[in-house]
Amino acid sequence: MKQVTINDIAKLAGVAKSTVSRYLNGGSVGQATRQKIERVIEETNYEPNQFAQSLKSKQTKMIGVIVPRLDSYAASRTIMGIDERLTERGYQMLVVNTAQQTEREIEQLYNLAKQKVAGIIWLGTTVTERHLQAIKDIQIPVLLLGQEHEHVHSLVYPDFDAAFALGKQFMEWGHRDVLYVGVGPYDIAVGQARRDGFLHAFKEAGANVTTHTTTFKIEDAIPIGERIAEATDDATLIVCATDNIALGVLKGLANGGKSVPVDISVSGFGGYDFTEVLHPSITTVHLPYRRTGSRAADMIIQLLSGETIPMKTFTSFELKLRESVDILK
Amino acid sequence: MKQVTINDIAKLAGVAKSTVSRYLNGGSVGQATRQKIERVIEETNYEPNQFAQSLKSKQTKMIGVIVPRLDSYAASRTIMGIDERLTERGYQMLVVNTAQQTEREIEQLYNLAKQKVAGIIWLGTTVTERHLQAIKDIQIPVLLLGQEHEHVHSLVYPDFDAAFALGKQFMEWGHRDVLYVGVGPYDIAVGQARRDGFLHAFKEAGANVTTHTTTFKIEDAIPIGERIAEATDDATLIVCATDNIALGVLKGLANGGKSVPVDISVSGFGGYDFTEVLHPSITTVHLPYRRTGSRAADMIIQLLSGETIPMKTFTSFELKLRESVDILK
DNA sequence: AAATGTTGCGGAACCGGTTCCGCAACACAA
DNA sequence: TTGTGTTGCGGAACCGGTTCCGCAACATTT
Repeated sequence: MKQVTINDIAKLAGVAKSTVSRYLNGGSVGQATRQKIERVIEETNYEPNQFAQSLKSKQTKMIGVIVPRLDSYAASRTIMGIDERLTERGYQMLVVNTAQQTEREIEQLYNLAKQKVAGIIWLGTTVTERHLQAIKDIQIPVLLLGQEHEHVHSLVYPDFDAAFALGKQFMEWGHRDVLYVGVGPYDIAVGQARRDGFLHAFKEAGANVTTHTTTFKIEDAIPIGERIAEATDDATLIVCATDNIALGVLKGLANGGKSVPVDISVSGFGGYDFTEVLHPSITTVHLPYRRTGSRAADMIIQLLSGETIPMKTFTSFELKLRESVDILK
Repeated sequence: MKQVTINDIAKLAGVAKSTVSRYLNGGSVGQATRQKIERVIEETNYEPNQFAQSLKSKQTKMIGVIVPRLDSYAASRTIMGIDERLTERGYQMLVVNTAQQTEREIEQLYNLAKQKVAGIIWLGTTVTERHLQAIKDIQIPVLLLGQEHEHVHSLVYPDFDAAFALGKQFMEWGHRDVLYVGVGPYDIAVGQARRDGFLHAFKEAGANVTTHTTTFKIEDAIPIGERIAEATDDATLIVCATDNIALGVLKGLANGGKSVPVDISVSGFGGYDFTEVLHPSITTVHLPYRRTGSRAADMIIQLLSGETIPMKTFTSFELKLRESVDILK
C-alpha cells in the first residue's frame, strides 16, 4: 500500500513529471505520451496526494458546515441533504459542531478558513458584528442557512409566511381565543419571524391572544401545558412555535387530564416525521430540511464558481393539517 | 490575511527555519533564540500550515467516522458524543455518510485512508470479508461501534442482555402471549442479538411467541399494528425491536381502535427522548448513545497511541418502565 | 594542554504535487 | 530559404513545513 507518486508515474512512462501533471490537469500533451501515461496510471492505480495539491493551490474540495448542535432533527436532516449533494458534486463535507456557543461559531469560521475549505455553510442562530467581521476576514464564500442578514448570502425558511398561513387557517376554522407558546427573540427565525407571522394572522382576524415563552427543550414546555390544563379561561387553541414545544405541551395537558383535540387544540411547527403517527396526529408545518440542505449545497457551489445569486432565497413550506386541531365551524 | 510562514518567522527572528521548526516541535533551542522566536510568533499570530505538515508526516489530526445514515436519532447522538470528546482531545471529526450502502462503507474506508485520517470509527451494520480486507489494507486503527467481530476492536451495545432483562421483566408481570416485531437478521445487533435476548427470556418462562418482521421505517410497522388490532387472538403484549417500530405499531393499533395499554401493551427499544412525553409514555430500553460516542473517541485515541485495549467492550443500558406496558398481576 | 562529549544552530534535501520558462521540432506562409 | 507561429515536452523553482547532517563553540574529563 505504498503511495504511488507522480514521480513514479513519470519514471515508468519515461516522461517528465511536469508532463504527467499537465496530462492530469488537461494541458497540452501529445497522443503518444498521453497513451503511455494513461496506461501507467491505470496499472498503478495512481491517485494524487491531496496534501501536496492543497499545499500549492491553497484550496481543498471541502465545504465546512457549522452547526449549533448535531442532535436536532432539523440539523441532522439538513446536514444529510447537504452531504448528498456535495458528494454528487465531488466535494466533501466537514461538519463542525459549536454546541450552541456563539463564540465557537466565530472560532470555527476562522478555523475552517485555516483548513482552507472552499466554502462554508453556516446554520446560524444569531448574527453579530463579530460574525460579519470574521466572514469578511476569511475571504471565503459563506452561505447562511436558516437565518438572514443583508450582508451575507442566505437561504431561509419562510417562517413568517408559513406561520401566517397556518394562523390564518386556524382563524378560518373559527378559533378566536389562542395561546401562543414561543421562544425568546434571540432566535430571529423562530423567536421573531415565526411569532410575528402567527400574531399577524390572529390580529387580522381580531382574535384574542396570550403569549407564553419557553425554550427549545421538551421538558420546559411540560409545566406550561400543565398550567394551561388547570386554567379556566376559554382558549380553544394552543399554537406552539416548534414541534418539540407541542410535544411538551401535549404531555402537560395529558398530565392535567385534558384531551386533544376534544378539550383544546394544539399545533406545532417544523415537521418532525413522527408527528404524523402520533395519536392524535399533530397539525404542523413541514419544512423541507433535507431538500433545503441540498439546495444550500448547490448555492455554495455556485458562489464558489463566481456565479451571482440573490442575497436572500426562500425555501418552501407545507401545511400539515391533522387531528390535533379541531375545526370549530 | 496573508498566510505567515515559517520562513517569515525565521527571517524576522534572524535564525534558520530549521531552528524555528525545532522550537515548534520541542527540539533543542537556546534560551536567547527561544525568546526571539517566541516573540515573533506571538506578534505575527503564526500558525503552521497543516497541509505542509501532513505532506511530510503523512498523518493528520482527523478521525474519520463512517455512518450508515445521518438522520437517525441514534447516529446523531453518537456522533455528537464522538465529536465532543475528540474536540477536547485536539482531534477533528470527519463524518462520512454511506446512505446505508455496504459498498460505500468499503469505499469510504479506503477513501479515509487516502485522506490520511489518524483513525476510523465505524458505525457498522454488517461486517463482510471485504470490510475486513479493507481494514487490513489501510493500516489504520479502526474501531467498530454497534456491531462486533472477532478481528476488529469493537464497542457494542449489550443488546442481548438488555433485551433479556426487559423480556424477563415482562414475564414477571405475567405476560404469556407475546407478539415480537423485529427486523431481519442482516443487522446483527438488532436483528439477531436483540431478538435472541427477548426470545430467550420468553422461552425460559414458557411464554407463547409469534414473530413478525418489518424494517426500520415507521411506516412499514403501521400495517402490522393494524393487523394486530383486527386479530382476535389473546396476545397481551407487543414487543418491538426499536422505538420507531413501536411508534408505527401504536399508530396501527390506534387506527384499528385499540387503546394502549388497556387493550394491549406495547414496548420499544432504543430510547428516543420523546418516548417519555408521549401519552401513554412508552416502556423501552435506553441506550446511552452520546456517552458511547465519547467512549469510542477515547478508545480510538488509545488505539492510536498504541495502548492495548480489549477487542470487545460493552456499554450499559437502562430499562425505562413506563405506561405503555401493563402489569398483569 | 589535548582529547572527548554536549549543545545550538544553519544548510540542504525531502515530502508530492503545480507552474513558469525556454527549447526543439515541425508546419506553414512569405 | 528564411521567418513566424504552434505544439509538446523537460528542467527548475516553488508551496511550507520536517529532518538529517555537520560544524562551531563551549564544557568536561584525563
